[in-house]
Amino acid sequence: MFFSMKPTPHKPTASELEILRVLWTRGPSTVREVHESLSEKKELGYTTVLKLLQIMTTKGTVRRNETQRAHVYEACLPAEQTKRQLAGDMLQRVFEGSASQLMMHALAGRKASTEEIEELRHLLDEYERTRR
Amino acid sequence: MFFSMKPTPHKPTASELEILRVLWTRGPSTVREVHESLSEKKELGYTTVLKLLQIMTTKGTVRRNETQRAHVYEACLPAEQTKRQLAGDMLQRVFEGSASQLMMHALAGRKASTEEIEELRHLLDEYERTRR
DNA sequence: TTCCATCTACGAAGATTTTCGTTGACTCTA
DNA sequence: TAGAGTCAACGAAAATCTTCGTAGATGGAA
Repeated sequence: MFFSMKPTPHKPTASELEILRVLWTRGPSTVREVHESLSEKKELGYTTVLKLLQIMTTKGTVRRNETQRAHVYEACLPAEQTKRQLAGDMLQRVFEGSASQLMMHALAGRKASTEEIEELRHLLDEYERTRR
Repeated sequence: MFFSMKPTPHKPTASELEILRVLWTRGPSTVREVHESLSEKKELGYTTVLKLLQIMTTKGTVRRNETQRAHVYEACLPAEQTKRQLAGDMLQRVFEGSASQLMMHALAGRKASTEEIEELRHLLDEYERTRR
């Protein structure tokens, strides 16, 4: 019996993550669109973004539709999954798997609003309820 | 008026973090001690660890006591601070500052024990109480 | 004193990431 | 149909990270 080995999704680098975030919020986009979106935050050459997207394509992080002259890129994985991977990775690498440790340090030195605290409580209720 | 610009502490790389974790748990250690500790998990040359520690020294991540022939290294910052930095960094880069998002994704696809959920609740109480 | 084990320093190779210039193709328009 | 603008492809430089070999110094034992 053979199992189709699911290739571990590459952990995106810092720049790749920035691009992914654009794709997640904008949806499928051309290089130009991604570039313009990123340019609001920091200066970055057009071909830099192009190259990044090409690399991400070979890594399987994004896929592209080439039917138009300006190729349209989109993330292969849903934002949720990649975010979960990143959070889980840090959970292991830094906090030895302790979610409360992670939480504590994320909240430290930061004013979470009362609403956010409330939301976190709901989240815990929800989690506990759903879990079984 | 001059302000002493506190140099932003370097965000440790993956390997640097592994070394820091050893220093955090062992306390001040020689290269040999760090190397032996890391070797339990994965193969790694002695001089590799040495070099890493030397680099971390120039970066100001660790400092060393050279009074002994075998220099003794220790982390410059307390574990708490670096962990907070890492968690905060991810909070911004991945979750746009939303702690509940972070927690949700950290918990997803993972069985947190009932005790851990309890601990998280306490954490929130504590946080809310201390905050004002 | 001589030799062995241990230590630091240094250099450097290889891998990965980040950045961008140049080239050639395509498209629209005057 | 010629030129201006836009696009992907490619190569490559620069920066950073990871790894380790070698050389030379030092300390202790025989």
